[in-house]
Amino acid sequence: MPATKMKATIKSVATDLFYRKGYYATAISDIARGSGIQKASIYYHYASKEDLLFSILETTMDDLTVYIRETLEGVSDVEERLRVAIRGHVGFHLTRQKENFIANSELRGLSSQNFRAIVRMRDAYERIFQDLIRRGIDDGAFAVVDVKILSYAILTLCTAGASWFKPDGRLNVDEIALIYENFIISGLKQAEGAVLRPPVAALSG
Amino acid sequence: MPATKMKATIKSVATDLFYRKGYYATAISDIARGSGIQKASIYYHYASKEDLLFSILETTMDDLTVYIRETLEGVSDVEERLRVAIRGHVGFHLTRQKENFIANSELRGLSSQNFRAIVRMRDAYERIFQDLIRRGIDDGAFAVVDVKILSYAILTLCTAGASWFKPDGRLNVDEIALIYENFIISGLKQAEGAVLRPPVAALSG
DNA sequence: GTCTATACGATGATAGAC
DNA sequence: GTCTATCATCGTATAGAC
Repeated sequence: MPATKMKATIKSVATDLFYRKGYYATAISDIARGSGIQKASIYYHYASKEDLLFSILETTMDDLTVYIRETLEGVSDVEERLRVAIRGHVGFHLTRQKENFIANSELRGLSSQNFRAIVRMRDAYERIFQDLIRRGIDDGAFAVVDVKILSYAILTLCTAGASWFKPDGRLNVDEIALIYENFIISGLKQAEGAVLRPPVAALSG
Repeated sequence: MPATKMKATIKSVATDLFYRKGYYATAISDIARGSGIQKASIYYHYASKEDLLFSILETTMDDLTVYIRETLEGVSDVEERLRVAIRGHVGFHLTRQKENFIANSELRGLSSQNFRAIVRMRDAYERIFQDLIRRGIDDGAFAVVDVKILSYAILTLCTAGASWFKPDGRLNVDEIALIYENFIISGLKQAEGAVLRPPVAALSG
């Protein structure tokens, strides 16, 4: 088999196993078995197990960022831009569920240098959403909200779908995206103003 | 040292290490070192590493459920009940950050029986929020939304705080809770209605 | 209750033949 | 490119002394 094809097979098998069993619980021998080769042969294609994980995460983040930028092209209305971005984010995460689940749960498997590289990409991606929200606030489309906190909240909420979504479940990707979209846009318009109130009760621990 | 005290020390050290390094990356010897004993001595207090993880998760879920139920006592208005529950959820998660982070990232470390036990507790907890939302819809306080999807979204969004919150950061627990609370309640009232639109573009992968 | 010593298995990775 | 064989290490857990 040509190197490029086997390399892709290994990556695909690893993605599936990392998703189903987790990075640490997956042994190189498992990936080899799934790929139909011996474990030593894996190292001809990838330098290490971590290298394989990094490759998956890097590709995912790259594709996600490119996809969202494409999605936004030609859309000018501030609110519609955020709606489009949410749709894109949800669509990408639910369609490429395994990779995205890994990207959100297995960063721990990376050494500090690789970790920083992925976090840098993630930060840049988050900034796209933060800019969209800020623009919406400046234009008066949204209420004056905390951009950082709510951008994390919004992305997390949409991403979470990747952990429970089932392609043949009750709702399809578009339906789920629409539910999120309306919830988020309404939340950002803040029909409900802030309410002053006493602090929560003290907690042990 | 009396058994109960050392047992608590071990649990506390393990919580800290599982939070900082992850369950798989933490060795029994690490926990022993942090507790000031030899690794073999750990097994006098806990049957296995998984037993220790399970103990942390069980206590956390128990305390969380009890806390939320207490928080809701005596509150009758539907909207205020959900607001109170959100405040409680956020407060608990940001105050007992480490345990909650583990509870949301290390379920993989459990064998199927223990896994099911924790998931059962989590499901029961989620049902509290689902009932609150459903009540709000029935009473006309909230729009007719998808309860399951949005309950997951709401809990995930609030829980996420446990992964980035810093006690001495820009905002304190109450401020963050209020931001979430207003965002969520506004989202559930849905000033913005559903918008029909074409499906998202096809995705590769 | 805690210690030392050790059994035992698994895993990531390498060496070198084909 | 893939194989067989093997290394080196580490981690959980147990045995038995104190």
